[in-house]
Amino acid sequence: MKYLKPWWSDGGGLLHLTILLSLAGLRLDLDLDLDLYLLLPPPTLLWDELLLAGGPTSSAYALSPFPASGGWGRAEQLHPKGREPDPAADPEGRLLREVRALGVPFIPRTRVDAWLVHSVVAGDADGAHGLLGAAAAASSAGGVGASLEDSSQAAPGDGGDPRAAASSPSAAGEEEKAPAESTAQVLDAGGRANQENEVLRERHEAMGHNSQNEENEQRVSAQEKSPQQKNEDESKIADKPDWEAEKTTQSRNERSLNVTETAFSLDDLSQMLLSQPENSLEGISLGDIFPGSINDGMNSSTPNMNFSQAISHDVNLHDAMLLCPDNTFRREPTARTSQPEEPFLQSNSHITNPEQTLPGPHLTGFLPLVGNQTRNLSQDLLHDLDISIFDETNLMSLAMEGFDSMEVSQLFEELDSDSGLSLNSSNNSTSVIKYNSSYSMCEGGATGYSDLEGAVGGYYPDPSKLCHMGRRNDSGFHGDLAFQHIQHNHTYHVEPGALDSTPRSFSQHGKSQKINKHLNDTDRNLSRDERRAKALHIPFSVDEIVRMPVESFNNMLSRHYLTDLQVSLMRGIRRRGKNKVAAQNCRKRKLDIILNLEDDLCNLQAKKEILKRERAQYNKAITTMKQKLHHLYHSIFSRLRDDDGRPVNPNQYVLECSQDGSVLIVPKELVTSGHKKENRKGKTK
DNA sequence: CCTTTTTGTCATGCG
DNA sequence: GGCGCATGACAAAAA
Repeated sequence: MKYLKPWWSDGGGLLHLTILLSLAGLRLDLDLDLDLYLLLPPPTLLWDELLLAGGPTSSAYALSPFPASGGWGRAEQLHPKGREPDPAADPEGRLLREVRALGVPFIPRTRVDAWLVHSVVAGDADGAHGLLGAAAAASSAGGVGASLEDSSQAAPGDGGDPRAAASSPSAAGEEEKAPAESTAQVLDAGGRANQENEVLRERHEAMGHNSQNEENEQRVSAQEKSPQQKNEDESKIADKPDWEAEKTTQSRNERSLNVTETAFSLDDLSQMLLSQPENSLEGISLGDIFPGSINDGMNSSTPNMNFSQAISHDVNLHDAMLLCPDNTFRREPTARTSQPEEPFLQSNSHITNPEQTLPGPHLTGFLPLVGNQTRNLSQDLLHDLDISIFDETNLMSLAMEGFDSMEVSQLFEELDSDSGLSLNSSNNSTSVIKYNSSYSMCEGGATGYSDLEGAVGGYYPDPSKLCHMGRRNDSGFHGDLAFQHIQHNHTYHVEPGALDSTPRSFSQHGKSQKINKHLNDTDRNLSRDERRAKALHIPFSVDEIVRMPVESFNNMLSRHYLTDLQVSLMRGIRRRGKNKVAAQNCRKRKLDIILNLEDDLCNLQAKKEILKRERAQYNKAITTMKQKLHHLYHSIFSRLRDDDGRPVNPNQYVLECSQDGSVLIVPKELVTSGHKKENRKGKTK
């Protein structure tokens, strides 16, 4: 049995832990961990399972400080399922007996400690209900694997009022008498990892039964809902925005677990704490808080482990400090208020809802991975993380320039599909950085995307934006994967086929949907250049850039301090805008020309028809004239007589008009011979 | 799903 | 040589 060293005696311990938790993806506000750290798993588990198994997996320990997600109520999750002490069966307080048996003093430091100790040692459901215990009572009654929420319903009326246990049989005096300093010796780091792994593996096998039962319970509760209800719920989720759908999924899971929310608000807790007498401090063992992990693991593995050493090894304070503030302390206020739950949801809810992230089961869930599997997994994860980090570095280099990461990523997608940057990768790596970033990553500079339009410089990042972006995006895929793997294998034993509808696939779909929705809602009406300009924070509208005279444009470029990327983009916008207008004009002109040609064609065709009609009229007139001439000719010959008074044959004579107007009757022979002679003369000439 | 039309963009040439 | 413009060609989006 190990006890947490009273870290208040080690000034750096808490800081180390906080940093580690941040590195591991946990969210633990400093003002809360003063009260919470006693509930944390032992150091070996912290390191081996939080870090070796990959950061995101440790989110099983997530203690959400956000009221909306349960606030202090999340501390309940620290109670491993199936391993809760049974106050009913152990009215005298097994915890206290263990404490006594070990002879290790434990001095609760805070009122929470006192209350916890008091409640647990009191051994009744009421007292143990608060932060830790309701699950214990219910799980003991309803079998293994019940969560606190399960128990809350199983044992309704457990008010969780710590005052109910105020008169518990207190052996705290003995505990308080023991010197706190001796606890540090218990946590000496023995370093016998192999032995520890063996024990952990055995413990996991023992926990398999409990996990299986828990899964069955979940299935039963899920089946209790009518299909119609399920469909309605699912349709509601589908209709809602992704983040709302995630919440719905979360709440649905809670309902499926017959959850009755017993989470404490911070105010409730403080009131409860204030109601606790200071002198009711009693001992509490972490083994009761984490019976599945601490008892076994500590007893067998590292009885001499120094806790502060264990949690601080391989952790660079500088790196950690550079990392964690972005996630925890430099958050954008608006983002924090608008999306208070999102970080937690993003990092955890894709795999399971916060109520399911009980540390106990996850602790046990990690167990088979401790050892070679864990190391392989962690190596794979680290490898993936490194790859993602490089991608993220490129994005970050632009984000460091003050550009919104989401927008920049979209810009990259639009600018060059060959840029090698995808939103998926950025999302992954962003969250990865959140958990594993190092200072050098932030110093990466503008590498890559050199084919974009120039180098980057000038703007300075708003870290909150960067972090906000990281939180906005989904949690790291690697981490989710690892987390899911562990969880499914060791906690819920979910069938692989059932994972399709699990939050991971949902998160991946939701990721693209989220991006599309983001584009659809905000930027759909914007052109690509407008989105680019918006992403790069160019202080001019595209219309201005395109329309202003070249002198004004050049003056504007020289007057304003713009980065090369911005200038290049503006020139491109102007060029494309001009060309766009020119192309439109060109097409208009082309269309006008075609229309004009068509009009000309119609006109010409009309003229042609008119000419045809005229020609026909003229031909008709000519024919009439010929007929009249023929009639006149015969009329004249009918009246002519020769010297003998005989009629003149029109076949032998012709009428010939002379130049002086006289008409002569000439024999045809003379006319034909005369024409031949004239023709000969004309040819000879 | 295929075809056609529209639109944006690039490359090129000209003034 | 830089700039604006015109235009063919191409690809993607839209109808």
